[in-house]
Amino acid sequence: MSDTIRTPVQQRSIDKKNRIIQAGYELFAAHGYFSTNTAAIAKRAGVSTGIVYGYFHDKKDILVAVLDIYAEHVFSPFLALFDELRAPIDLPAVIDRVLVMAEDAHRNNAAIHEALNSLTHVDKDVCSKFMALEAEVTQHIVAALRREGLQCEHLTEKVHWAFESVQSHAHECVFDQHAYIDYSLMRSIERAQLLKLFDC
Amino acid sequence: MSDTIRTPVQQRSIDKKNRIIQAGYELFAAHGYFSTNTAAIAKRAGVSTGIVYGYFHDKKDILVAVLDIYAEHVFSPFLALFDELRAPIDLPAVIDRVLVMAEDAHRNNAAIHEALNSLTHVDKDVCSKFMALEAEVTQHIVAALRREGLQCEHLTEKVHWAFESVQSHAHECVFDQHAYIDYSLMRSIERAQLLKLFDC
Amino acid sequence: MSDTIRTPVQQRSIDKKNRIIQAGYELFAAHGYFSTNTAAIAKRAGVSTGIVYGYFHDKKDILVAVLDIYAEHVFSPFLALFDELRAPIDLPAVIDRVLVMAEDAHRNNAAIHEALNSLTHVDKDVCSKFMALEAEVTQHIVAALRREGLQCEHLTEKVHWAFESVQSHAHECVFDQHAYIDYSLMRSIERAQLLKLFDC
Amino acid sequence: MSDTIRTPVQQRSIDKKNRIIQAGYELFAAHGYFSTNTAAIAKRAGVSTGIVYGYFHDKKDILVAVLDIYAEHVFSPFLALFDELRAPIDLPAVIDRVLVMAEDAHRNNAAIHEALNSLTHVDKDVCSKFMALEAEVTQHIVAALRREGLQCEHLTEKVHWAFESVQSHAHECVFDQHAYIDYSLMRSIERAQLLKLFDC
DNA sequence: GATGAATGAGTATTCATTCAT
DNA sequence: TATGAATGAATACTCATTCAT
Repeated sequence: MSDTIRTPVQQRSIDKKNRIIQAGYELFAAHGYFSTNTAAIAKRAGVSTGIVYGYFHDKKDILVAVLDIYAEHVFSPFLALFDELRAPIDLPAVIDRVLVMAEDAHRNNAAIHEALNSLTHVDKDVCSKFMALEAEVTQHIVAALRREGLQCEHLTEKVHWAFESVQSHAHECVFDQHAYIDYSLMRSIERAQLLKLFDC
Repeated sequence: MSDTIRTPVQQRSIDKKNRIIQAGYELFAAHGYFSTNTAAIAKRAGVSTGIVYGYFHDKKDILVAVLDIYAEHVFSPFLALFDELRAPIDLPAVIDRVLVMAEDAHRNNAAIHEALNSLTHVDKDVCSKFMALEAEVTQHIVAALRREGLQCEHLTEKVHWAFESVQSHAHECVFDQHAYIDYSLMRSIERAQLLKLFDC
Repeated sequence: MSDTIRTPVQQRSIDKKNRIIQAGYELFAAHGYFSTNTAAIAKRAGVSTGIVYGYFHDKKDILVAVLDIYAEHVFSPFLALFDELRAPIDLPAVIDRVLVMAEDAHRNNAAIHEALNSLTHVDKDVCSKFMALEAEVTQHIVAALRREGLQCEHLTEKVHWAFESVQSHAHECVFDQHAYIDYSLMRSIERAQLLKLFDC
Repeated sequence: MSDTIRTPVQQRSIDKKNRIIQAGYELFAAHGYFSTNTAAIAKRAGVSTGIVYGYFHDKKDILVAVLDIYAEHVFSPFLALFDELRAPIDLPAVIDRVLVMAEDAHRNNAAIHEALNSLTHVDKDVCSKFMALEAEVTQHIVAALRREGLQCEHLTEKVHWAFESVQSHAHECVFDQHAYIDYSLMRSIERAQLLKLFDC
């Protein structure tokens, strides 16, 4: 089956493969994985249905590629932020940056996030990829904080908790928009909670 | 289309409808909405494929009914807990109860939660139902706390934040199980954060 | 359509065409005509998919070329045998030679024989090619026997019958291998029957 | 439940299944297995494409059913003939009957025979079914001949050889029709050879 | 000539929904 | 009401053939 999957080296092919991934990204985000068909992906990418299978093993393989892009978009800014972190750590500033970045990431990627996350329980590959991403980010951040001399008990668990909290909060702010909630207050609460958490 | 949908009044019919919902519940939880077909639901419910359309408008209508059940299972224990709450409020005890209940609820309903949640972005009905549930729970809890005399600024936002945090935490504990995380530590962190939040 | 089909004259091109035919031969034998695709043939031949259509009109054209090779492999040894035949004819010896050759031919070519034979009823070209081959062999043998003075009534029909019988027998011995059959006995029976046939 | 209501429904279904098999039979015979698509089978059977998969697991499953019908058509007359055989055996008469029956069977079933036989080397199920049929017929005939007192060395091998010979001969007479062959002579030759074989 | 990426019609199979009984 | 056979549109994937380079 996968004998003929091309790993494109020419720019034209790389572009084409990327257009397919981008098309998949947009359509999965808009309608979900199951409600998007390969013909629609091909059409939006401006390629024939056949060539999709020249670049991808099957439909799920497109999903995995989309997932990689998604991970790049969403997580790499955080990794970069912590790579550049230098002691002395200005915790309130870092938290503010993180919260803004998280909301931005969600705003730009929330739809695809849900589309992908929904497959976590249906597909093992997607599940383990998501788990691996969470692990990578948590451990990357923990390492950066330690490197810059943060002394804090249970740092891994705290970072992990913070990470989940930030994600959940960003999702809520971007998405849910309950009328009875004052979202600027919500943001202060989140900020305060994170500060308390790392007040080691 | 839905002209002929019955609202069953006889016990036999009510049972049959409930068996269909239950079958949908189990199968959606196990394989997701899109990977479950109506024939399988009918079979598991012990009814014919045709009669499913006597009780439900279409497949999504079963989903909506499942969602109602889910809400009942997951949220009503919380509502009951806060209905029975009496001053003076023993906050640490309440938080402990809530955390245990949340994890239990997730353990028993996590699969269906994900299956349903994944449709939030695909289906408007599911989305608004989820929103309405969150609103109901938050406001119910806020009312209970106020009734019993809790003085706390921004109570609605705090409860909402807490609710999201508890959900996210429970999901994490039940589902993700990263090897590098000590989950009993995670639980203490969650508890501590909630205590700090309501230390008004 | 076939305007651009090349009849290669350069050695390199002849080699390339032959490699394609050989690849077709092997793959048709292994998986049958319909389960072999042109990309696989090209790959095995070590050429590009496109150039296949420089040497062959279409996929079936490869089949026809394979058929020619097959005929060469299977029938020419018999033709050679009878070309070299000289009076006085040692019938038992000839029959023994023929049976051994037929089984060898089948052993080496049985798969392709079946693959090709199966197309007899689907494709007119294949059908008539097979018919022509049978005719050629029968008439060649008849001519050789007559030339060397064999006096025998209905020689053409007898040779034709013998030819079919030998083919069918060889196929059986090579292929079917029923557990309840003693194949060395089968060979004696075949030999005896042929001897009786030509005991003119 | 109530047999009187269900029985006609079942009959209707049996008819429908048979129509699908018959359609498969005709189309496989006309165009071969690979050149026949399921839509065409459904159309010829006068049913929808979907219901085909209500009666058959997949396309190959239709083939297997067709094979069963074919076996019934082709082989059962021979089995019946030998079941009714009574001593003293009139060998020439039996051989004449067999030859006529074989040609009839081929005339009526030759196309499907080839279509099926061609899959022998592509599909294991078809292969073993064909082998089993040959075994059954050979052993059935051997048993009948022994039962009626035929004394003959190597009877199994002889019957098997005869069976192959008759098949091959019938195929030739019905199908190949070479201009240079006098087919009534061919028939006499076949008859004579069989008589010599069983002249024990 | 040669390449191999690209095409797009074609195929087996599924499944929400309907309907004759 | 209830059945489950029947429908047919929809879908993922293939492959003979073409064509830009």
